[in-house]
Amino acid sequence: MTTPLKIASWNVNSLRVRLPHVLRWMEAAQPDILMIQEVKGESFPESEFLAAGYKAACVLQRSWNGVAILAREKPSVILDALPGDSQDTQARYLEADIAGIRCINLYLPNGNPVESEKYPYKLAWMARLRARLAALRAQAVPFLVGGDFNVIPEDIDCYDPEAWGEDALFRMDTRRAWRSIVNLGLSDAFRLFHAQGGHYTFWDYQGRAFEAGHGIRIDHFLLSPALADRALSCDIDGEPRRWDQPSDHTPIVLSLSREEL
DNA sequence: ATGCCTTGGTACCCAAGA
Repeated sequence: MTTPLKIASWNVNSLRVRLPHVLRWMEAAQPDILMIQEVKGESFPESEFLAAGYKAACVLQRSWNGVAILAREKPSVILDALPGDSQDTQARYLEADIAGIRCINLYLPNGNPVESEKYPYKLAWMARLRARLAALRAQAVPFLVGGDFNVIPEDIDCYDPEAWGEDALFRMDTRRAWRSIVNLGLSDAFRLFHAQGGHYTFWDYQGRAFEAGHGIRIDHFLLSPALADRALSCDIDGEPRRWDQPSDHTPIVLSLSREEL
């Protein structure tokens, strides 16, 4: 029995600020692949990651957004933007082949406030994502999608569903769009192993939300059927949220069998 | 009650996040 393939996702909320946390976590957790979101900025500490034993692929943007994939082997980039809107220049999508797996790292738009142009952008982005994943399904490409989806899938995924009622992360149009993606035949990896609520990946900085347990589950892995068959575990590592000057998100970790079924 | 945090960019406040 070989060791599983360990794949993680973490919204770091500024890599410049969080690099020590990221390196510390990688050293302890030893992921084979780490997807990060909200790099924030156009510089990327490639040499620091190389020294830690990881090669990088990234798509960056001044000030906001930015996603990167770190892996033991150099990611082979397939797409550095989500197809479907040539006017969209936001750095939110990176698709690469690693270890024979199509790995998609995304930072899905927040969408608040819902009466602004940001919400239709979010829904359009989700429709484009669905189209891309439908194409991969049609081609029978085994893939996983990890990242900050900015979607609370169900009531049990947030501390206070009524408080989140019409928020862009939770309102019915958002959850409907999420379901239309899952219904391509994908599995929410965390829900393959955990049925109960109260497991969160994000806690607001304000109001001592983490200490109070007021969180939401918005960072996810979605797996195509062949990879769902290989899933061994999926867990949230809450530890980095306790560190000094933390990201408001914490890592989600997926383990896959290396064996093809 | 979009704020009582945090970040980046610009300039000493504002946008954006979720």
